Amino acid sequence: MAGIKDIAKEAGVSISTVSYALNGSPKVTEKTRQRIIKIAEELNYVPNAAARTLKTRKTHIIGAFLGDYSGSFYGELLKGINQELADTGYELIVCNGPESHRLMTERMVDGALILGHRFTQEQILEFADRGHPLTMLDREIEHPNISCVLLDNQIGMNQEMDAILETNPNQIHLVNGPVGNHDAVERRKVVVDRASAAGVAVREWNGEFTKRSGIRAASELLEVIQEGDAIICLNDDMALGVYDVLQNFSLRIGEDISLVGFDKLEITNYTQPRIASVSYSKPDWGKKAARALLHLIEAKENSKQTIPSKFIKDASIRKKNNKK
Amino acid sequence: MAGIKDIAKEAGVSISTVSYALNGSPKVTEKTRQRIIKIAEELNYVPNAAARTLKTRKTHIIGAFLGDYSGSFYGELLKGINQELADTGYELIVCNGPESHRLMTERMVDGALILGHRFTQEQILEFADRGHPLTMLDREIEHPNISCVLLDNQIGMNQEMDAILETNPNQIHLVNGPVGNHDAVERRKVVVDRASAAGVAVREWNGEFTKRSGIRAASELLEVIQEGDAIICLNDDMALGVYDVLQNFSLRIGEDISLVGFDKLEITNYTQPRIASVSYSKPDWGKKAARALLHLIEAKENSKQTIPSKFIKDASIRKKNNKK
DNA sequence: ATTTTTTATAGAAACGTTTCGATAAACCAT
DNA sequence: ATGGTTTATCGAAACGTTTCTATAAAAAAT
Repeated sequence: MAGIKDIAKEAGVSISTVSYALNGSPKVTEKTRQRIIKIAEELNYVPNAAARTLKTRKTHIIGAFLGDYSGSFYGELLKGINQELADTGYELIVCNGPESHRLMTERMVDGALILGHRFTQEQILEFADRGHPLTMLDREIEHPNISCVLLDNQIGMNQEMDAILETNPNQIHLVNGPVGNHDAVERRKVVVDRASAAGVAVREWNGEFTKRSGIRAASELLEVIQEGDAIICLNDDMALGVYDVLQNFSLRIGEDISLVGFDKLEITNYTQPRIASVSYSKPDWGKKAARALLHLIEAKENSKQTIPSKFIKDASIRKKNNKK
Repeated sequence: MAGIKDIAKEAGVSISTVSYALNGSPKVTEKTRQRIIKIAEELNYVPNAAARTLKTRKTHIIGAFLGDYSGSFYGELLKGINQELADTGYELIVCNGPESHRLMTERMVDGALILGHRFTQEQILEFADRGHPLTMLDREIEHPNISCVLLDNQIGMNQEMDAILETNPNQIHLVNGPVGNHDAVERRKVVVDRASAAGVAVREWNGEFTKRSGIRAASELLEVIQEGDAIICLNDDMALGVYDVLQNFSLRIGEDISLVGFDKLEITNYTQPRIASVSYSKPDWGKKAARALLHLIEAKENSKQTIPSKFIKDASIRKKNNKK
């Protein structure tokens, strides 16, 4: 493993000169720089990241701490992040191991994007207090080292409620997300407020944003659901679970009852009928989040933004109910 | 940022004693260890990874270098890898940026799992030559620093061909994968050999393992396909593209023609009819690959293994064709 | 021709650990 | 009590860079 020292010896110069040359400093003359670069290549030199980081305190790596990698969801988000990071000199790594906070605390990343990772509020604040720049995608936190780029659930969810209420549902079955989850809270609020304003009863069921929890909710909900009801799942994974269970049931989605989700996963276009859902641009989200983080790292200025959402109507919503 | 030095001063001992204490060396007495640990906690001490790595030449990080993160495919694989890595002291990071080879060459990872990343053969060999332990999931390479855990495409693909040939197809349309891709080559060989043995003509179409390329292939293929033909896509993403195109076409999948894929993605259970495909355990694949890599890192012994595959029959295969 | 300024390079310290070899204190057998 | 072992701790070097300060040589000014 050739180091800067070997290059220096080979070139007959000091190690500092080699360092300057390789880093493009104007302190070294162009002729010697070229000579040094050539020798470095011949020796197959690659800098030692650990040594450099030790001195400069920069890794030029940013970490995306995600809850899991499931679904096409994260793929699109990461695509946006990577796009934004291209040619910035920063490299992205995705972390979701149970011990991944080590990557943060031991300063292996210059900053982090956090979405759905099971960090507690205290951990996050501790990271920020220790001086790590963070961009949150899944909750709002006030801190000079934290920026937030959150989804604006209101717009899309209100449109979804417009569509649901227009069918005059008897009752709404609401399948909730994890307690305390920012998006779940926002989405639920719209459902509850709008339903109460329209005088429609809401019956709530526990959910965790997973397909499995959707299946569980559906099997309980089946006992009491009636023709003319609507099922609102706060995300598509759960809606998919409900869809699966409803396949072997007398009431038909889109005819007898309505089913809607949130996220507009690709798979909702393959169900029969397609599941109406709320869409938003995942790549844009990733891009904005990455940009916010870079700004935080380099200009030390935090910010707060939102990503718009939009309801996509589809056949899983039944025709107007002429009740009574 | 408190360091080992601050702890030493606070405890009135030398820095070497602190280091020994924190690393659980038996050289330091239990009483002082406890005292030092307590002080470390009070000072909120976190080790500096860069400094440690510089000295020990170990990062205790392993990298998964993937082509992209799309689909549920990678999610399940990574779950298996993370499971295997739990409690080993190694942490996983996922890398797919365009410049991610820096993470490897600059020794930010102790080893790497490679699947579908756009590294060239030369790059991989260079990594291995430089002493980086690698486990390949997508091609076979002989090298003391490389282990391979490859998918055994033969089993499942042969079963799939059994099912297809049983229907007596007029002609087979084969939608290929990327040229040179290990899995594509293996799968194609089975199709071509079995078809030729059965005296069935095979017509081949270009594909890239993406849905988009499946759509492209389908739109060309539509011009010539006839009732009684079978379409074999070498993966499910492409089969899904073909499925989409065929939705607005006169010949019906599972009735007039057959369509099969490979990978058994969840979404194939939502198409109408479900797409028959070849399944294999992605978590197992991840686990075995991770274990092989750890073994390579710690025992410096490489290995070669395969993961079995299995055909899952479904309604996208038409009934027997009583031709002639 | 001498002094001053600029330029190119060298030397050395520092980053925060780990770990080897040295030393002093404590223990043990005689 | 004495010498030999073991044990607990310390000091210093090393890992491979970056970067500050010093210095010698070259260029510019007088």
